[in-house]
Amino acid sequence: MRGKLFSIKNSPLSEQAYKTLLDAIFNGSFFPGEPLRELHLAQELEISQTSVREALTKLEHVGLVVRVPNKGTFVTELSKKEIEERITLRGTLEEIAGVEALKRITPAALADLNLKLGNIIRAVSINSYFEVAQADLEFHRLIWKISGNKTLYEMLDQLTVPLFAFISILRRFEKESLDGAIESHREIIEAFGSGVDGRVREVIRQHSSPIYINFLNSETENLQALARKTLLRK
Amino acid sequence: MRGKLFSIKNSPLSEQAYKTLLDAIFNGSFFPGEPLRELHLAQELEISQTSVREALTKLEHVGLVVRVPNKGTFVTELSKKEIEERITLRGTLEEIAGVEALKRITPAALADLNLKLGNIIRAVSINSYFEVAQADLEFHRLIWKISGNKTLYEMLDQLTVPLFAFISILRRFEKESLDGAIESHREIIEAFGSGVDGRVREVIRQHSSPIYINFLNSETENLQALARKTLLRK
DNA sequence: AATTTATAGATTATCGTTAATCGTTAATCA
DNA sequence: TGATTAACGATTAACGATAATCTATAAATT
Repeated sequence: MRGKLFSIKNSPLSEQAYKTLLDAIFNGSFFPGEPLRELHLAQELEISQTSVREALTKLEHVGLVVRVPNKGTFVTELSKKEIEERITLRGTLEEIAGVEALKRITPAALADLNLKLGNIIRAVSINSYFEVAQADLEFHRLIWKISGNKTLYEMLDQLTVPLFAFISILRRFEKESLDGAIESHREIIEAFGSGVDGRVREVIRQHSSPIYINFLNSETENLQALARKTLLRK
Repeated sequence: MRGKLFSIKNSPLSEQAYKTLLDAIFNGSFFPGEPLRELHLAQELEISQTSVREALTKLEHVGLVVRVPNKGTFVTELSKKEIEERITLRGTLEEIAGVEALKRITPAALADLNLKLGNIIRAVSINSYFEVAQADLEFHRLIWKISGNKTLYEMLDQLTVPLFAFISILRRFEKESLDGAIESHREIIEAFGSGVDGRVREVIRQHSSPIYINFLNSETENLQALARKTLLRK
């Protein structure tokens, strides 16, 4: 049996809607706190309310929106406290995943990681905040997958996806250079290459926090407020 | 404004259906691996397919069922490996939650924990596997809540709920005595009362694993298989 | 004037029906 | 006969329309 020649498979409409909305949130088309109206989106996407609804519940599942019964669904607005919680917890789980991945790492897996790094480099070169965030996420997902721990993968995914959406928006607002993303991921690959447990732990632990430091040190309580301030500055 | 005298609020049908199905899974009315047909359940519960669907996605969200596009939704069937993963991860997160909870514990919170223990004792006294599992879960949820870490709460909830459903079924099959549940939770309260960080860590770490040991040491690969074996034994 | 009650508009929740999909079995044909 | 295609039954996916709910504003009541 050969693989599919080209993907004819149409995924469910709700799935397509889900991906569309996810992208929109990542690239900042919708803003944290902004309401997503079912009927309106249905009209926009030319599908039924039902399918939009299902897409929204999927987004809720990965933590990108919050659904309030009889009120509506809103793009998740992480508070400073929640971001701190997620960063800390992510650090703990990433370290565990890293250690487990190290036990199972193969030359082929290392090569795959380098491919993912290539994607990050490519995204940085075109200066696309959105694509960097996506490539970054895919890089880490690969590590989680290599760890062979399905539960860990799911937890990390849920914990991290909203953080990445957040980073993506934050970086753009701050007009932050994307170059750093390349080196910090190269370090991770080198740590895996070294085969030293302690090195992997250290590098991964240090990996995520820097990006948020400016925000966490600021007075700003959430992204919504940051956006307001930034827009006023102009 | 006073609180509602008695709950007149009708929650959404999907929510009611969700709770009904959750209970059914916990008390073993549906078996791991068993398919849940939307139209059939709709008829059974006298609501529309749409509402059942939404309830099923909620169940998927807490990990109690698996939905396969165009195929159906099935009660989650945890493999031995997944159970091990969840137990390990739960241990790690429970320890973190315990330590954070200890920092914030108050006499009132301790009293609340004792109330929850009371519920466990009551459930044990009537020998209800289902209610013990529920009370047990509520006990731990309170600790997570005391920790003040919303992210941690959500992760633990998602990780643990399917485990509790699993325990409940497992205990009944093995006709295991429920008495142990009382003492092991009393220990946790005592640890919090002592105020000693190390004691809390130790007690919580040790807390969850014993229940599963028989199963994990057995040759049985999943609950479905265990059920088959147990039924044959009769 | 302050508080309660009506009302209207917008939005989600639910329904019943129809369409698409999957797996299985029957039919066809080389 | 063996393999491919067609048809069927069961089930999920999607739709359009209606009902229930919430919010904000206006009217009424004290």
